Amino acid sequence: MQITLKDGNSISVEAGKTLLDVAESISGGLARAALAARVDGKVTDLLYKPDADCALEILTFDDPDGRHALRHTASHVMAQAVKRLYPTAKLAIGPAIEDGFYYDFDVETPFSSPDLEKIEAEMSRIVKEKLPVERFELPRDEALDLVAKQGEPYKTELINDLPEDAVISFYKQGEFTDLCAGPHIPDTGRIKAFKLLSTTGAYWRGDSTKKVLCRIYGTAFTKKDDLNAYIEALEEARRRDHNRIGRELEFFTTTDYIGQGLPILMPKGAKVLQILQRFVEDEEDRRGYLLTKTPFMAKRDLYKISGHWQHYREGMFIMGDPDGEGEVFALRPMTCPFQFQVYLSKTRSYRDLPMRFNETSTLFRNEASGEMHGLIRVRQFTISEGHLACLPEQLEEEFRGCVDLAMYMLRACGLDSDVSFRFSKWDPANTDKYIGSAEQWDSVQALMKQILDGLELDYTESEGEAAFYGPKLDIQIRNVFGKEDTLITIQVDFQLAERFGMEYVDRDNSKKHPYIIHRTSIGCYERTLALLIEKYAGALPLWLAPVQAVVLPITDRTHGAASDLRDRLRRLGYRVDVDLRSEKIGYKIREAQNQKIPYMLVLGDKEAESGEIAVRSRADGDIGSMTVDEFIQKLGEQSRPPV
RNA sequence: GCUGGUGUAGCUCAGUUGGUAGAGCAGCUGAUUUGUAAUCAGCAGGUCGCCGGUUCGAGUCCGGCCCCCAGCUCCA
Repeated sequence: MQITLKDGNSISVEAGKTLLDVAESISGGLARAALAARVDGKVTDLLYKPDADCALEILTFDDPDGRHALRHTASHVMAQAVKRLYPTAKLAIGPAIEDGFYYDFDVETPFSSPDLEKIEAEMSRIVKEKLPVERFELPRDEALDLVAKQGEPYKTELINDLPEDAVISFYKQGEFTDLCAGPHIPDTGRIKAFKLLSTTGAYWRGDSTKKVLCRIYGTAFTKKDDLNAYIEALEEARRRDHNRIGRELEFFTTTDYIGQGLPILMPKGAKVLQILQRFVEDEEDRRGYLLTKTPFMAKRDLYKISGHWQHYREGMFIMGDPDGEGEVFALRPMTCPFQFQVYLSKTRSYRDLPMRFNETSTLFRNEASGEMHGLIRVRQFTISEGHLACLPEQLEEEFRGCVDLAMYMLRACGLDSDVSFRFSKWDPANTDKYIGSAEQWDSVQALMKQILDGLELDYTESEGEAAFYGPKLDIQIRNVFGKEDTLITIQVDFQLAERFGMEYVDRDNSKKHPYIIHRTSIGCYERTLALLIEKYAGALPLWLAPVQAVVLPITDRTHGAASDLRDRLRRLGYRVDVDLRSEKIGYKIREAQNQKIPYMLVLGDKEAESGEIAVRSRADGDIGSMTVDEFIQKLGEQSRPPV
């Protein structure tokens, strides 16, 4: 038969040869580096024997699917090692993930780090054994027999959940056989560099009502150097962690007495938030938004109308017995029902629309205790909140305007190339979580999809991520550890206007409900600050830096001139400090540099005489002397956001 | 909320088999007047996360709670 290769050439192959044999016939080097193959676009094992003409691509570690196969096999090797060392461990699932793999085990006592060392050592033995990884398929009843004989109840459950017509495949390496769809690499010897990274609990099937299993995370590479580079990158990420440098640089702190998820913003962090908030509010002003300031709490009656009482009660801080008589208040988890009251305060005409309300809004959400993380996930936060009421024919343009504003903010912060877009839809299988009918959801989601496609955004779709009242466009970003969070969200709401009785009088004198867009422009300020700190490793761009320059007198003879310079720059609106301590200039520079202050202005006798200052930048070191006016011009050029 | 890890000076961390707590940095005082990433000396600093238990005696052992970290679940 004829096999067409990636380069367009084709070779003829006898029946019964494996893809690995084909790779060998192309080149020995390719065969040694090969991990998996793509046959007619479908990823396959190298031990697969083609039986018809096909297009073939041999996959190495450079291909994501090749990496995936290597790490998937590494997870099987880990499971095999665990079964050798702990025969009573029950196997759950063990996939490859973005940077590695994991396997979930049901064990009496969870694994600890000495266990991981033992498992790693056993894995090394399995790799040395160079066991071939062979695939076979079984009919459903035989497959169930096999896993029953193995004593693997989780595998039984997995098989029972497979669709009627599913092919049930197993992979066998030495004494170890695992239910698995594959693909896998041809033998365990190809796992040249691997490491087990951590152990943690994880729910069976991701369901918090089900049993907690013990998950071991690891990663695998084909070269030791690549593994070392990966571990080095992990350490570098830890050095950028906002939760670490945000505290070191005194942006924020926490205390045991205040409570979880309630960070204290220190002068520097508070300053950055103030700069961001002013920037956002000013820009929204220019875009026709109407600023509101609404209460932080309300009676439960308000939340009953909005649906929060029924759908979000767990997440709210409630004052008093929620089911008791009399007045019960709750802190607001969202601004919507409050800002709606502004709309409702008088009769609105179609001529009034669109109306765009914004608010720098503090919200309170009672997150579960294990979910807090630095400034990224907290219980009280401030969001660049906004709600737009518009006519159906205005929806697309207003939505577009919200996306444009969000992108403007991301560009200003330098985060625009770090985000991805997610169209978050409801889960039709879990209607309890949402309000409204399937027809309503289908129609508004179709409408939103049309708008998104019109915007030519590169987005993914995700079921079950919608708000309880409508679908969302989420702008997602990853933190320094790779964990994804929503930075900005823009939501189309077709239901709350009706619930709240929000109406406008149309041209024909009839009353209609407007569409509502819920949106943020820069997201939640605390989270945005956290991501900025991580993005810039604490060295925020000049326009955001809490201290933009520090004046460093060399001796106390220039203390007066240094203080005068600081005052002059401050009067111009720049954030400038002076370091009057009796320390050597090298010491003062070291400290300013560690504080990531953009400019250090060295002022000694020489400068006092010449009227210039010696300027040092945190990025480029000593950049020479200049007059104060020249420096002011330099500051001016850099002190606006890049939009 | 769940699983695991952790908690000792402002910060980073030592602290042996249970015998009464230590370093570096930061701070304070003094000296030094310094030219582009750490000047020297001295001083002070602790309810060993909190509460309870075992013990003649607990930072160390046991129990409960709290906080912090990673992951799961959840979410801006």
